[in-house]
Amino acid sequence: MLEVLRRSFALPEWLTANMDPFETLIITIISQNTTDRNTKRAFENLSGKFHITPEALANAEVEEIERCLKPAGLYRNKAKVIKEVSRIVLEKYNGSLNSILEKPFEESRRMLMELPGVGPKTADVILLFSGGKPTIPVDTHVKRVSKRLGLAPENGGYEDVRKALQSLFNAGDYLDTHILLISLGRKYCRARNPHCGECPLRILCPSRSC
DNA sequence: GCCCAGGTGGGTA
DNA sequence: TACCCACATGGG
Repeated sequence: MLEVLRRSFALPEWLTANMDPFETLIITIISQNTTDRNTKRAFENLSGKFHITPEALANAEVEEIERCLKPAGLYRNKAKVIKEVSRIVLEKYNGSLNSILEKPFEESRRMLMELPGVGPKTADVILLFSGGKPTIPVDTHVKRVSKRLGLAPENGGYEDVRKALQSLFNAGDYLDTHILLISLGRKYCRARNPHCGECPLRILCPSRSC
């Protein structure tokens, strides 16, 4: 199945497993419930105004961060969370997430999820993209596509879907799996989508009516 | 005008 | 534990 998806979608060139953890954290918070385009706009505003470091963002005026984040929506929440999480990383973790990422997987994940604005999805993105840890972040696309394809239980929650997917793919493919399922979901498997019939996995899809 | 987008956290039962 | 809802702008 991954081979079909690899042939159908290009993986982004920036895709590696060693992105800067703090930058990944900030981008992922901005991206919550937001399109890529608006995430990019907001992040460019923010990185144009501040260094993306715990020091700079912890000391920034929250109103300044809010102005940068407006294009992404939910900007008051996100600005408050970014300032607060920056302060915690600075004061509690000496300005770096590396000490968290060096811990064993479960402990590392738990510590990340104790940070404000960091739930399972955001924690898994940081673990996968910046920690090189074996996990598959489950966003709305991944969840929907996995259920449509029968890869995960229909009534499963976040952890059910994540564990089902991880049992089906090799750990070395988790990064590609995450990205390719999102690509698939975005393009073909969503409400009121006219392109469903062109889906490269339509043979596998039980509903065939995305 | 309406619906949804790469979620999280707080509240309620 | 399991849902429900606020948060908010931009694009189809």
